[in-house]
Amino acid sequence: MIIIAATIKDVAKYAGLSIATISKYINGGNVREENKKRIEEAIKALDFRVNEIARGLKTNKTATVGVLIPSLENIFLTSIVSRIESILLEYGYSTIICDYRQDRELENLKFDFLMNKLVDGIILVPQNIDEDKIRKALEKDVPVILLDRSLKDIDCDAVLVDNLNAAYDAVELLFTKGHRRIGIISGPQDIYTARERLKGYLRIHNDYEIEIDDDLIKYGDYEIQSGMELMNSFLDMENPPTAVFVTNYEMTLGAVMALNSRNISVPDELSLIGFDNMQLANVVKPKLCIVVQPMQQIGEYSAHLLLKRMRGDKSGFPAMVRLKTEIVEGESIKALNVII
Amino acid sequence: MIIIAATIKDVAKYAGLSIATISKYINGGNVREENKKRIEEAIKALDFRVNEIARGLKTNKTATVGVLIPSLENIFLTSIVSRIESILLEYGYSTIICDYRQDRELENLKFDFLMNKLVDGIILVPQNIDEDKIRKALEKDVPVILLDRSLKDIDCDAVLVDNLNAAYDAVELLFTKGHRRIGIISGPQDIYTARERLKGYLRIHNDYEIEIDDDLIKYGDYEIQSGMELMNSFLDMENPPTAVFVTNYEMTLGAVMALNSRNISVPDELSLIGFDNMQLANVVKPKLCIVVQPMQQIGEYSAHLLLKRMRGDKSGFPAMVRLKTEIVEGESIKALNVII
DNA sequence: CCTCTATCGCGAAACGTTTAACATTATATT
DNA sequence: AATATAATGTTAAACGTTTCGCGATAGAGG
Repeated sequence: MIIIAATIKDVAKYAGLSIATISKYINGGNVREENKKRIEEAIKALDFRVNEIARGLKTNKTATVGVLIPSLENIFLTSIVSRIESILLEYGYSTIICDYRQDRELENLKFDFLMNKLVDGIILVPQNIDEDKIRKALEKDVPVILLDRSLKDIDCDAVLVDNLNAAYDAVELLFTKGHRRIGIISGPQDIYTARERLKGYLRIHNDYEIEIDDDLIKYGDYEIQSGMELMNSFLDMENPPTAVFVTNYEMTLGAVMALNSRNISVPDELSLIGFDNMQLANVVKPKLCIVVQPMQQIGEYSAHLLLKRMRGDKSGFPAMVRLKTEIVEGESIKALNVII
Repeated sequence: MIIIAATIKDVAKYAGLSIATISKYINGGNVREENKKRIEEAIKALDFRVNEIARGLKTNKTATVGVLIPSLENIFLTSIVSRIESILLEYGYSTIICDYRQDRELENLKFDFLMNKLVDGIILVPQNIDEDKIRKALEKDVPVILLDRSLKDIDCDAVLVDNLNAAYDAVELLFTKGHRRIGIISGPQDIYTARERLKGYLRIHNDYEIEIDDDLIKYGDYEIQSGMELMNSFLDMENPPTAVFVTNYEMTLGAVMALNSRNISVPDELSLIGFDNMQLANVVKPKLCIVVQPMQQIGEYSAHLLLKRMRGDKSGFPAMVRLKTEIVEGESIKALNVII
């Protein structure tokens, strides 16, 4: 047997009032105390729930937001998204999470899909998005918050991490421990975070007036495999670095794999500083030194910024929230007896 | 400037046809070739998109499904969900992913929330759900698919893994390598998978007629911390096991942590077989032997089963899809020179 | 050229809400 | 008690679709 849900009409009939009054009650308008009672009773008796679809049709709001990310299998992203989802829920919003699997086409397709679903707002980790789509969304009054990465050519709110100084600090830590030949396993240069992290690496070298050896800069694709390969190519160098900075989680994993498989002892033979994911840092032996991003905060800021925009508050647009990372020290960095 | 989207009415006016004809065209009805042309032109000119909300109001369908899982930070689940999301998208459905953070109350709350959002179907990894909620959903013709875990007292489609034989095979592998004292780090017994995996451990002991030492069965909570603690308690035993089977990913991670921190060499001093996550298995040295679940398949079966149900096809209800695991051998198991 | 039938197009109602604008009732003020 | 005012209630239209039932049209067969 299929049960048909009660409508506001049924409630009105049951309570002996008009539809408009019920609606007013539901939406917090003024209703006489006595009638409130009757309405409440009717609602309970009929197990009435507002039909969000019908409401959406009138109000042009769906109480739904879209979150578009490059991968659902990336714990950095999912822990942010988890926080976002839980905050939005508190405010009555549901979250449609889309994963574009690093695919340029899919990213654009799914953005359209979300817009077509009439979401009230979008949180996007952009990679190859057609920026016009974002402009159009904003014109249609659908706020968009960029997450983790920003875009140059567009005015759009963004919540991200100070990647440049994250890398700057990581490499500086290696400098202070006496390292001078520091390799970096960098990411794909079409990704914002990768560019920023590389910039940090370069800037700290400049600030310390240490010459940069181009051979110490390797470009990976943020995936495990390339972390492994590039670490191997460092190890194969005639004059290898004394320390390596790996710029994301997956490549850190790959780098550790390479080190393990070649029986390189860390930090005796090579010092290492990785990125993200405390869990990995703890399970690897010796405990890895890593750069940690404030995932919780990123989630909170972006959710609240989106809520604010959806409330119609456009103050401070475009807002750029730039959070700081932290270095969790492990035992993967050797203090060199180098006299500076 | 806020742009207002074109409606079917505008298209009708532009094409010089009635609303009904446009609707017929959109939904694949018969329309004269000439009119098709004009409609297509009008749609393109006005950039018309069907308003899914209005459609939903009429059709009582939202083209949205809910996925309710205990954690978004669990790569086993997110990789399944990723597959589900992408399949559903192909069929025009969007996926609302909710994470109940292992919380009983939240699980029930979010289930209601999804129902209230009028999703067309739900995929649920159940933990402490009030089974009546599922019954009510089914009565309202909202199909529910249980994922990874089943529920005893209710007729409901389910897609899961043969956890019992997964454990059975894992322990049997240890037996064939000569181990006889095998510890198990089991999960919380109120979780289906944990019970099943323990059953497998017990059954293989029975089948081999090997006596079970209760001290070798430890109960964790599927979290890293307990994996670490329980592994430590194994190592502290007077007569410790020669091999340990850890029954989920997080606890495997914890167990490895414990082994590393005490400098126990695997497999020389202790053999280990873990669960899930190839990545971990590869990064740990020596390469870990693990039980791997077919995440892709789980996602595919559950998505397709849900699609079938949403199509109204109730054949074979309640369906129980029970997929097989695989053991990926590593170097973490020592062949003992035990003469059987 | 007429009729029959199949095909296609149209008008209008319906889905379950919200919300102006107006109507009614209760309360306060004199 | 009469009026002014505030508080609460109601009617009806609107949101953008789908769909039923009917009318129009066109092509086929005679």
